[in-house]
Amino acid sequence: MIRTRFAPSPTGYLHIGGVRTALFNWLLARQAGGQFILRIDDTDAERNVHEAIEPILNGFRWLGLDWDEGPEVGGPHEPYCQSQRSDQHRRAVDQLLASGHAYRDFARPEELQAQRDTAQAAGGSFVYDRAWMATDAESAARFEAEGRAGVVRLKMPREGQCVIDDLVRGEVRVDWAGEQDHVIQRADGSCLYHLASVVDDHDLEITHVVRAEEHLPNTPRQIFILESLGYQRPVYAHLPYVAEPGGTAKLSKRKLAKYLKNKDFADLLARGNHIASTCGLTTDADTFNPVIVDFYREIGFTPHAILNYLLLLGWSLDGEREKFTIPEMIEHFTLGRVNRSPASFDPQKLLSVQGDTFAAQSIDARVEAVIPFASRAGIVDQTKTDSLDCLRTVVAAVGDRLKLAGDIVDYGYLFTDALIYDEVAFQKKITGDEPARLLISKLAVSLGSLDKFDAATIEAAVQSFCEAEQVKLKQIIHALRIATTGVTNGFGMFETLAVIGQKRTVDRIRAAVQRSVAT
RNA sequence: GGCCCCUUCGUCUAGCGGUUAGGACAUCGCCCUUUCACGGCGGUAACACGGGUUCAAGUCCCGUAGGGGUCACCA
Repeated sequence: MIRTRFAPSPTGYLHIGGVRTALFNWLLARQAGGQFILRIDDTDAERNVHEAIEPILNGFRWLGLDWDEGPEVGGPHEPYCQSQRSDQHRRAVDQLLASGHAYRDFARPEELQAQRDTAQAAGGSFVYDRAWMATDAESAARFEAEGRAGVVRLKMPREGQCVIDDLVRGEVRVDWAGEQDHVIQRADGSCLYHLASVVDDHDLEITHVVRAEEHLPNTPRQIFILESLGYQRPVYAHLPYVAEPGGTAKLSKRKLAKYLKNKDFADLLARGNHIASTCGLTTDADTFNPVIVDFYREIGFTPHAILNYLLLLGWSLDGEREKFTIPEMIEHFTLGRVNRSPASFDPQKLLSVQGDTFAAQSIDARVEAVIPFASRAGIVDQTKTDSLDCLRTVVAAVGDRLKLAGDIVDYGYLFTDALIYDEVAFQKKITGDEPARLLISKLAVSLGSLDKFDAATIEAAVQSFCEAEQVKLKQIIHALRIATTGVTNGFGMFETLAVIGQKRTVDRIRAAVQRSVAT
């Protein structure tokens, strides 16, 4: 039975790299009929935890990564917040103290820091001489009399090696001598991460610890703790981190300014901002960031596309196959095929996967996804069925030009008459092209007299108009498109006009012609 | 600086001793076309370097270089 976990600290946001770690854990649990557990690592939290975990849980729900045990769903190992498990942590510390694997220490932080700095300056690694270690109750009392506060430190081995068997890295060996006597409990009795993490993993019966590689250096001390406590080792797998776009450093939420220098990343954010502003979304500067999953939800990405893209970041089945449904991911995923090197986050590939994923969905599914955006952008009235029918027609006609739900905001011209003209194109194709201008003006009259206004009828009418005028379609169609939509590109012209409607088409052509003459 | 990890096209990757080093995204060209997108066809583009081992090395070993992670009374 496999039990995996993802243990975020309550930061208020879900990092895209964290999602990948969670996905791999989730996949592992799901394929083996095991459990995926969510635990909140909030031992150091001073903020409102509920407020800070809610965005994370929302992210998981949106992505469809369900958890078998954890916040809100509960489970047999409650509680699932580290801060509420301090009794267990303290008991473990007492046990370590009793067995001699830990000791009470009275060094002041600044004293140790000074030693560390000296050691580093000398080019060696710091080894605490345990000068303030309390060997008995007497020495402890003496240190306390000096006004020192006692913490509990690990009494790490100083010879031999720690051998870690890692499912993605193989065997990793580390000399114990290089390890520090880490503090596991503060003077006020509260416990630190490594101790808490090991105890909780044990209590929650976690069998596989799958986490990002920045935890690899932490592993020896955690192994020391768990073996001292008599626990069985879990299986370890350290995943490479997700690297920044076009770089090799770890992707970080805080380096947004730097990533903006990457064109693809900047374009992605710009696209998001465009959608957000058109929809009147208030974007939280803290989370409206492509490093954070909220960003993708906000602008209409498809959860499955995020998952599929992340799956491919550091893992491959055979180097050929790239599209996976969730059941297929569950079926095929193995830690053995996870890469060892960091994979850089590529906004273009993400967008490509998103586009493919969205296009593969049914019209109904796409309409459903688009409604909130169209509604907020004021281009459709959710309460009116004819408005929704129209939206459906548009979504069908737009086809794969819609890469993500939020892209619908670019088709506002179909619904609102306040066109935003592409001035350069308007100047060239209408103002600067007198024959075309006269022709579309004349065409407006014929279009206005049609009995029906569907795409086929419009096309026939325009074709015969061209024949009668002895011009080619391409001589007028650009002017026609700009006059009626304001922009130079879109889906089929005749379908576009059909959606816009007869009266509005005629009015828009006249308005554009007038506008060009006036300017 | 110590310790640890990593290194195949620009990016994600396939490759587990013998390949014209494959695929995808991106990019470039052509075709399709009323625009854009899609689609089709084709092109450019990679084994970090140096030593070994071997008949044979992207694949194994050892170095070097480069990149990265981590060194808290954070998680």
